[in-house]
Amino acid sequence: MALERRVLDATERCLDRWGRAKVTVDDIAVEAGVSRATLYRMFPGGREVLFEALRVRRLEEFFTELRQAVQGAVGLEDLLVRTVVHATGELRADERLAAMLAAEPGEALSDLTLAGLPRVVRMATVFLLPMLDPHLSRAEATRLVDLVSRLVISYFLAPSDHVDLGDPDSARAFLATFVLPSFTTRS
Amino acid sequence: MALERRVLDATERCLDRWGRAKVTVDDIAVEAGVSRATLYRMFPGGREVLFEALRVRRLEEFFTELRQAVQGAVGLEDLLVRTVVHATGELRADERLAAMLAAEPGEALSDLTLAGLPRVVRMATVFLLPMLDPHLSRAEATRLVDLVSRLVISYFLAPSDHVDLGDPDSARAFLATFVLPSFTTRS
DNA sequence: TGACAGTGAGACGTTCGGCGTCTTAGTGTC
DNA sequence: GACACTAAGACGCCGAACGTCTCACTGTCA
Repeated sequence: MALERRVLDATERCLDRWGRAKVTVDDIAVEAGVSRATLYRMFPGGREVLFEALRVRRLEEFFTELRQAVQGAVGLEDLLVRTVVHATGELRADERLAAMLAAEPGEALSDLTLAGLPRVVRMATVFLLPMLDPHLSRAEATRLVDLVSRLVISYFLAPSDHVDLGDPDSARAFLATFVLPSFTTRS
Repeated sequence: MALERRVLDATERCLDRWGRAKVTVDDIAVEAGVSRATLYRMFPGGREVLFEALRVRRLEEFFTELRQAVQGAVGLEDLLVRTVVHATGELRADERLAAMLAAEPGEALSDLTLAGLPRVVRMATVFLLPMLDPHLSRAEATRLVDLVSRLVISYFLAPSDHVDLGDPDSARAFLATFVLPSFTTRS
């Protein structure tokens, strides 16, 4: 619905402007040009539910972009490399995430680890599983997505001297050595 | 005192970051690395007194700069022109003021008109009177400062097609025509 | 025209955070 | 050892934000 989108856009702008800690539901309602009642009707539970919905939307956008970027990969290794490289690049280029890590590190980190990681893995699974179908069994693919998601986030948050998952060559070597051998490919 | 300066600096940074409406005393205390108790000891009355002190400091800086800029003026007209032009330029170049006018126009306008103008005039009088002493009687000088302060602010807030007080020629013509004739210069 | 769904406006009680004051303990200085 | 100054935090108070609710209004379909 158009209204829902408008409210989420407004939430985004408010967060950019004031940060999570300083934003009120009224701010968002006014910014969206919507009454508070309508907002609560659309997002029952209010504030926290609204932020949650926004996180979901951001993840959807993230993986939509990711999926487009890895279209046309040939073979499992290539697919994985592209996925990892693009995801890392997207994370590094995300100004909003950078600002959040600087201003409210606790929240941002929680979104990527403690509270948020399960959701990230779940979303990644939904988006990536179809593309892994030709190469791996469902069970194997699920394990792989889980593992790779965690690796990408970990190396993004704390870069290592040994690997750069933003670099295709480095990522390929890393994946071929430490990840792919543990999985039995189809056919 | 160094602490006082630190607190005011912190206040400035907090205001830049969140705007007046969203800043709390705790924010400022943390930013300054000072306990809330200390802050209230230095600025009894708290929040509002703190903002007030900051406004005073800003005005002092403003007029200190202004005084330096008009050093060496020869004659009353030249002094006035330089004063008006520099003040207008400083106002137009003040990014903080511009941001405040955009984000919280009510507050900013009040600082320059309703609530703040008397203070501006008072401060302007203190700073400018000594320089006007050679040319005007104290009573005349006071009247002049009052008038010119109001004109500068008015033309800054709402530029006119007929005058540009940021331009020396335009300012000189304006002052010579509409302001100076009403004052009787010394000797 | 009359039901109906969706929205705005705003009242309501509750909770919570910020305010301003005060006390206490700790630290450094003379 | 007296003194000044600060950090830390408890305290009560108040206002603002929260989430829920009702009511009036509008536009859309039967």
